[in-house]
Amino acid sequence: MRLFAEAGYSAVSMRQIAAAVGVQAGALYNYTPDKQSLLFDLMQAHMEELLDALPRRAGDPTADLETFVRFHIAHHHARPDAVFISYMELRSLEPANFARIEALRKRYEDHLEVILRDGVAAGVFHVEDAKVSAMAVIAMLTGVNTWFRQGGRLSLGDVQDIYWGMVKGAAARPS
Amino acid sequence: MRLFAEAGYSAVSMRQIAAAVGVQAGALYNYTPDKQSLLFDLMQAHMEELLDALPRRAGDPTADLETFVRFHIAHHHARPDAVFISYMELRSLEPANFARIEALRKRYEDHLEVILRDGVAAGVFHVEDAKVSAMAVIAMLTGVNTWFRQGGRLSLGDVQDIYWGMVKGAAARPS
DNA sequence: GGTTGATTTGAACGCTTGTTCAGTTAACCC
DNA sequence: GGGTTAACTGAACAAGCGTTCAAATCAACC
Repeated sequence: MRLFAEAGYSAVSMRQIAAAVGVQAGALYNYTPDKQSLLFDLMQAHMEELLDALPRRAGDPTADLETFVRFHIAHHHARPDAVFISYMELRSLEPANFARIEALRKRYEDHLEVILRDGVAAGVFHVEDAKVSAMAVIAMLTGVNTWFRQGGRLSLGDVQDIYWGMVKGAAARPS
Repeated sequence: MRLFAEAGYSAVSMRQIAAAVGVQAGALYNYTPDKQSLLFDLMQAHMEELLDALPRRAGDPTADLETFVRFHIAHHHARPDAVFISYMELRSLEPANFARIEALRKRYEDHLEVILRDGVAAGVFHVEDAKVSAMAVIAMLTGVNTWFRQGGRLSLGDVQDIYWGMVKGAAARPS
């Protein structure tokens, strides 16, 4: 996972992977049928862990949205390599594997879309298009991983506060 | 550019590039010293074109922010391959080349940061941290490229309207 | 029509790629 | 302590990699 994240799937050789775990290249094939499965298994495990960890909706759209924002930032921050691979190496997947990962990703996006829809129905949110807004919010939150590093000016909690403030404003009825 | 965007820098061979332009691999070396320069030149050209095309600030923070949002979406939508490469292949750059591209990117981020700062100073925006908010907005806007395709349910103008609405709300003083 | 200079070819270089497999090693059970 | 099984090595395979370069081809000019 670390090697794929650092150099990209196709730039990493089976010999490099083997050396990183202290065996010869041939030994890897006792654990994986081929290199592609290595990538797919990493991505599938990441997406399933993400869906498993996703907090259940409680019913109050504002609280659910805040929970989602804070969860997404914290969960992604804790797994930078897996997140990076899952966004960058989609094109390295064979079509059948790509479709399976995309299906998992869609379930995640749908979760947020439902929260937004519920909020619109309840009159507490105003978004013109729940699907588009879900994509926008997820892109914004995932972007945290590109710049945030612990130990700097801001704590993870600070970042969660800032982003929740922005998402709340973006979803609010315009004043 | 198309090949790099589709398969990734290290997955594309000089022979594939040569075939795509109708020559043998050796002929490419009359135009580029090596493969790395091919990537760097693409990314540098993209970033410089982006900075050149960036609309000047007029002075009114709200209008400047709206201009930026609409510009970013339209400009990036028109160059999906260059955008994709410039975000995905940073790790394929040698350190010296990476630093030069990052410097250009920072100038772009600074442009938005100044708009936000001006708005806060003028009392029309309320963002807790202009730098973080700039990163958040750019990530959100760039995300459009991952899902929007012309000819679907929404026009580019629709998308610009939706995103401007969200950015406006995210930057607004909470009501 | 012959000369010049730029382009391109096609082969070659040494090296790396993913994957296979016969043979060796190590660990465990009865 | 002998037998079984799982794990690993190290070499080999055919193919492809980025890059170089002498030779062939092309285009333009006097």
